[in-house]
Amino acid sequence: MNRKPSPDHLLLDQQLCFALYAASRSVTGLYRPLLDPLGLTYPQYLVMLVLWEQDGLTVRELGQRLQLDSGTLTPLLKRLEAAGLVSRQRRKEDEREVDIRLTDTGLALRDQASGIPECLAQCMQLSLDQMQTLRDELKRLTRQIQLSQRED
Amino acid sequence: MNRKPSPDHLLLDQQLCFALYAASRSVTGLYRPLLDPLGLTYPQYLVMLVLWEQDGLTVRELGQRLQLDSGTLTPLLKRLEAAGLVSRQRRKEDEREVDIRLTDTGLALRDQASGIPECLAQCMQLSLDQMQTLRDELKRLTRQIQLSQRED
DNA sequence: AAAAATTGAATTGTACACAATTTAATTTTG
DNA sequence: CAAAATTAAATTGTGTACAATTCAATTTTT
Repeated sequence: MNRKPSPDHLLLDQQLCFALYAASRSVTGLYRPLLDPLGLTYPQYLVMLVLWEQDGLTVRELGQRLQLDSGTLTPLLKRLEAAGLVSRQRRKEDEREVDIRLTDTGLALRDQASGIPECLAQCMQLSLDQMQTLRDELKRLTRQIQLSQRED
Repeated sequence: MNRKPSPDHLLLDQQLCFALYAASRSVTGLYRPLLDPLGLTYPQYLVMLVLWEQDGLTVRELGQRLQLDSGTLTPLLKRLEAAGLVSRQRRKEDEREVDIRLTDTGLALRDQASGIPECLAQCMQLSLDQMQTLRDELKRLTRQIQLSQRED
């Protein structure tokens, strides 16, 4: 009567969070050999994706897009700058803001990256449809969590 | 004729990887206020989950379960030891292996953690069924990726 | 307009991740 | 059995994450 059953809810394999955490690191690992030749880490690749889509954003705008703060982005962007892929310039209009722009080298790197998404899709063995569904579920989850956090 | 259209495949919002990465960090963020009172970080919580399920594993076995290597686990376990939650002992049978065991404090912490999974489920606004489906899709993805990586 | 509040980056400090190397213990081989 | 190979942790080094603080620039208030 003193022995309670192990609480199933605390079993690792039951956790959605761990499935997410493991899947995320696992996917990052898939990118590594593809990004190594470009001299990029995975988070750096994400920054480049944003800039290839829209060049000339501030650190704050990049942070909003990627959900990362300056503590993460500032050193990362300095590394991209050191690698010659982006430039960092204080804005004339507001000296608090720092403008991040692709260099020619940074822009040119896009061509080398263009094959990566398809390569990844292959490895994951998901149909385009399955990928979109999963992606959209994850986006919904992220949005929901961010909503629930604003309520504090 | 020299202008090619922006390759849709490189758009951030198209990326499953980013949806995963964002969702994972977002969920970890949800755990933070719940784990803070227990003095645990999220990866430390995962280690505790494993030990609550099966006590007395080696670093290697913990690593297999969580897909983490000793470079991550050794310092993490030292912090758990410093917090008085686990003990680290070389195995008599094989001095290369280090046995990780819950202390009484570590075991007792399970009760304080037992409400966390339900709390999380609430925040995520997913039915039990949706959660299981998503979790299983992610597990399948992780397994698939690990298979595709062994092929190198 | 001057003081107070706000904002955007940068900095500081802690804690992962993970590749690569090192060290010590055990197994396997010649 | 001794040398070589293997194995498990630990260590080293780089690069995120993220909370908290600092600093400078801009806005808002009084």
